[in-house]
Amino acid sequence: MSEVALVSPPQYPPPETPSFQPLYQQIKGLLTQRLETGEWRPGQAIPSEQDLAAQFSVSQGTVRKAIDELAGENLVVRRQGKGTFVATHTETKSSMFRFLRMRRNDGQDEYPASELIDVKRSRANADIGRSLDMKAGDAILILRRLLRYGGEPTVLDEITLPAALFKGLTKERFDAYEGSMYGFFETEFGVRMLRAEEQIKAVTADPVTAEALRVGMGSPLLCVERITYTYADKPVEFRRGLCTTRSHHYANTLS
Amino acid sequence: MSEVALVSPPQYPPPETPSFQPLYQQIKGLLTQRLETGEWRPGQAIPSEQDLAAQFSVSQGTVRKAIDELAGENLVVRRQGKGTFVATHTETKSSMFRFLRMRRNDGQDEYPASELIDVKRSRANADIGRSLDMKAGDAILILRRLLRYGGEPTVLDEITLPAALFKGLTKERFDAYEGSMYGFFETEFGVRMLRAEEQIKAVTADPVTAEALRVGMGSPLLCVERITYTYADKPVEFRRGLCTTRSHHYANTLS
DNA sequence: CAGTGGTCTAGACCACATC
DNA sequence: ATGTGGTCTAGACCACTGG
Repeated sequence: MSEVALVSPPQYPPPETPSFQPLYQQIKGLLTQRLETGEWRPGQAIPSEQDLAAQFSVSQGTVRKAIDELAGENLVVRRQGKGTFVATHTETKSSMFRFLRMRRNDGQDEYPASELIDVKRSRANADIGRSLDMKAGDAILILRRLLRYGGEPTVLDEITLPAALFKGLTKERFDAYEGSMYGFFETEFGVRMLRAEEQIKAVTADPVTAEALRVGMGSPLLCVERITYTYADKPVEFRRGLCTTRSHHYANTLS
Repeated sequence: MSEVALVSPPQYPPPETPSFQPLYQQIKGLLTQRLETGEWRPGQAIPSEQDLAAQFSVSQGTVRKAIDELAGENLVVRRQGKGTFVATHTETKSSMFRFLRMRRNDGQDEYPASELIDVKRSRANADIGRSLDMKAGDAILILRRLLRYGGEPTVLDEITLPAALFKGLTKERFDAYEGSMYGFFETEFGVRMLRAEEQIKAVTADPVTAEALRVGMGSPLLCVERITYTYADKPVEFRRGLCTTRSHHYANTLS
């Protein structure tokens, strides 16, 4: 089963391939495909390296290298002695910090409380269309959310989603869910957030935001715009966060 | 030569090691040590994998894995067919973006012009001492610098360095150097910047900064504080940049 | 051409988790 | 005891670079 024609199964790479691609890259592509189609679901174990090697008729080392890259891209998680598992947003709390960069100024870790304010339906304008790879006029959802750190309102998010991918999303359904927002998206709608690009600017607080974050009007805020991508670099979320840096900051590591 | 006692040279890992460390990690440590001591200088080729394997009496695959990690940490650069080279800040212009996150809003790449305003000598206060792992009262250098993008003044940096590591740094000497600031530090003082932690806040422009960046007083600015580390996670630079986001932004990728 | 890093194999054994 | 990922070896051949 799972017969897939590799470029040249038991042999080394093909003799005269126009565009040469290493075997392990091909394997990686096939594995990614299975992840994408949901053949293996988040949190589940994928077959062992030995199994996969047999399926693809390659050595274990080749499968290993493919999985190494997937693990490096956070698509799967290796656990010695147990197996390799499809990554998920619903696991450890500590993995939340992967997409959450606001930290306390004193360096302490702190998990914010999330309050969904409302969910609105609307239609994409040209800008949103460009960001989310949709046509202007396509249906979208707009979520507004407040993050509180130790009770202090700190981040006001406006989250724009393509309605087609999140049918049936309501405030009630979100409130009933336990866990992070990306966990919610993953388990309820099968949309897995894999990577994001952020652009940060400094702005001044407008009256509405100032009140929500309890800062003076005109106070300086971080404006963090994020586009989040799922498989095949498909954009599926546009988010604009306004953040007060009264007692928190945006943390980043350059390496 | 280069006889180093590995935990158990030709054999597999030691039988009953209290704290087990893979062979390739030990190799990696030895290689890092040579990089740190300057035995191999930036831009130079290190010995081939075969050579190193022979030196350490391990297989090429083990050396390879060690070097893979060093390459992943940007300590070293592999070039197929040529060799493996000690990483340097003086090479390609494109590698500059590794430590430079301000981008144009339209997405175009643009290299800023750097103007060193002045160099002052001073003594560390308690805060700086903590950041740079020095005692309060130790000698420091403070550089002020302006970055212009397409002529527009955009970033005003204040850079604090331990004077002991940068003896003889003057404005004249910097102005005479062609290339990036980290290239200057590397070639002139042998200090290699490897990793940095940044904290970003939103602030309002004070009069002096407002004039330098040609923005209105009280305009919102990004305040980017950076601590930069060299080998062994030793902090060697503290930097505070004030950035206008009039036509640029701070770019970041989450993955 | 020779030398370098890059890929692949086959097989061995270790460390960890589970039953 | 078994099965998983993790490490290590030895050897082969490919792809790229430069003389």
